[in-house]
Amino acid sequence: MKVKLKQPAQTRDAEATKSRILDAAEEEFAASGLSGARTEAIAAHTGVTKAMLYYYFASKEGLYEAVLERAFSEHIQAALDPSWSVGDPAEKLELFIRQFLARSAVNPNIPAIVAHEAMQNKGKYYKQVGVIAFYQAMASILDRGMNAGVFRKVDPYHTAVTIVGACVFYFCSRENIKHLWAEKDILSPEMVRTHMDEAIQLIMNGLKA
Amino acid sequence: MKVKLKQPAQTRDAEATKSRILDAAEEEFAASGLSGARTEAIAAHTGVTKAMLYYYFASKEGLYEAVLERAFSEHIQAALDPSWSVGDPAEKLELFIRQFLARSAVNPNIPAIVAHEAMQNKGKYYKQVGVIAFYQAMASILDRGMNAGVFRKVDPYHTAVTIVGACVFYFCSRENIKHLWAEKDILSPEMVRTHMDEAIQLIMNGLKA
DNA sequence: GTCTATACTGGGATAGAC
DNA sequence: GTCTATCCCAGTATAGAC
Repeated sequence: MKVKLKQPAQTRDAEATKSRILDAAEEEFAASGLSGARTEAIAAHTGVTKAMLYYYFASKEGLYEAVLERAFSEHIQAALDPSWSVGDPAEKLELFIRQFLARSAVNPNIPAIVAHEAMQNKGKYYKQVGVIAFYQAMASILDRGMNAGVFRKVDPYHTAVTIVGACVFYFCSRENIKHLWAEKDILSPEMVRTHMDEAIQLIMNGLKA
Repeated sequence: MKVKLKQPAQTRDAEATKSRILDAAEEEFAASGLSGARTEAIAAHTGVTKAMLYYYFASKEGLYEAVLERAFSEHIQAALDPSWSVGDPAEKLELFIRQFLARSAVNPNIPAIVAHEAMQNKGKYYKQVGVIAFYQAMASILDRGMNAGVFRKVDPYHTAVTIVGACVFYFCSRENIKHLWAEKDILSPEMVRTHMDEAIQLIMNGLKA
């Protein structure tokens, strides 16, 4: 029989909808973490109903994992680039950090999600996505620099963690520290550039042999 | 008439109970922030009923504010000490940072609460407690150091924020980064000492003129 | 001051129409 | 693929006994 063959053919684009849901979810998870996030808010901000979230991602956790995977992929890709293990260590480290800062500035939701993941979920979902590779890449550049004599003697992993903190704290705590600059917007290009320059100078200067 | 005059006189110590509630609440708010925290969990961990929480603190928000006030008071006291504005700037800055790190190590819940406060509540409650004084104290030591020629030219507020990030990120993200040290406990005395030393060296070296 | 019991609400998840 | 309607649990808050 197949009587009903009506083709809707309007704005029914599955991939586009999924992507918009992920955008809204990323924002919400960055603000509240997994347990604090409200599916209602994600749906409303996307312009779809809650039912759609479950249609595409099965559960709140499923949506969360999808957000994490998408958010971290760029950082992980960058860390896995084999070119970090060749060339001048100081130059490479500065580039590594500068690119990391640039990505963080473009999407400050990512450091926030990472922070929530640590504090709320004790790194449960974080471990699955191979973010440890990021620290390993940095630590190995530090190792090369020490062997080459351009960096002073440091503990590579501790220093890598400290460097990441120096970079991302500005973005994560922006709503607390915004009162330090009454007139300026923390995420404005000038302010971000200042943060990047100050952070990189402190770090690179601090590592000098 | 006043028939019932029986005196309970057992373990009814209001101040002690309040203090124990604050301890449990601090832990819970550090893990989940204001909205994510469960009053049930706080009550259970304290060993009292939920009703007691409302008896002493009127509301979840009231309890949260009490926790914030108690948690920040030490940091603020330290920042307001007038002695920071005299003496060798490099020496004083190192002491300032070292004491800050020591307090953060003793109670890593505080940086976690601050982070949640920024990301979840956009600094709403944070502003009320005068934590800006903390950054001002640090920035003014940096200023003195630049004028004295012992520090290179930096933006004092940006640098203060970067320094705080370098110090606290280790504690806030400890559940994420613990996989970098399979054998060691992040909060063990040796590990904390290493973090403190590495962070301070990076910062002080990074500021040298 | 401390408890038990419960009213009330918000939000995760699902069923089923279209 | 998208919607409406609803179920139901978890969680805040309160009433009232002792």
